[in-house]
Amino acid sequence: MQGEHLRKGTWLQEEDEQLTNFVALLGERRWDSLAKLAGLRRSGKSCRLRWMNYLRPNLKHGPFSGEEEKLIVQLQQQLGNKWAKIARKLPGRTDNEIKNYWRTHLRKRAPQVRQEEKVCCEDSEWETKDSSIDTLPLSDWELRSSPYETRILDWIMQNEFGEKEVEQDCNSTGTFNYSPQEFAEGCDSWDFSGSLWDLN
DNA sequence: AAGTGTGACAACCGCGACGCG
DNA sequence: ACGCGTCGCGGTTGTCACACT
Repeated sequence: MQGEHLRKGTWLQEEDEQLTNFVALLGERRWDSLAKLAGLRRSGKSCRLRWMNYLRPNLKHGPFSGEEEKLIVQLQQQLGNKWAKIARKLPGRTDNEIKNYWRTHLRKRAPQVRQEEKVCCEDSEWETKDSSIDTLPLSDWELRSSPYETRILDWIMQNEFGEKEVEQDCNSTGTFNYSPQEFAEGCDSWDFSGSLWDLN
């Protein structure tokens, strides 16, 4: 796939469906190869970003709650612009989403939010959380949010989930270069041996 | 109504880290 | 040790919608 043929810009619904199906089939890995096998004219990076920030299951897309807002301000103050780390403390939120939210909503308001927080949380748990964030044990979410743990867990879950979705989506769209079933059936003819597709 | 400014969000880019042969 | 492919992260840009003049 040559660079000049790669699509950029907003993702189409068909592309989302195609990506979702192939991630369900192959897992969150080898994005460049996945993009090619899925027939997506996108870079692997672009596919990964789209999946991580928009298509991944269990993502929240609504507005941030007051508690989330406070936590972002608190963590930003403590960790700096370590958005990935901050995102692991906020279930269902992505680093990109938090980063954007910070830039557009909180950066200017941060001192105010911190002040409000100080007042309203003097007798609450926030104070103690603040000083112990780095030492908190990994929550279930945090564990799942780690890129490495996520891969393992999602691979396990997606084998079953993926099959259902694949069948349903394939019947509803006719735009794939390969349907996932066709792809799966054709897997025998692909050389998946070696490190490229090994799970370990 | 038309032009301009601004906010919000999606997506891209560059770079460093890591694993593997 | 080195090169290559891949991934993750943080900064930046592009685009769209809406408000304002």
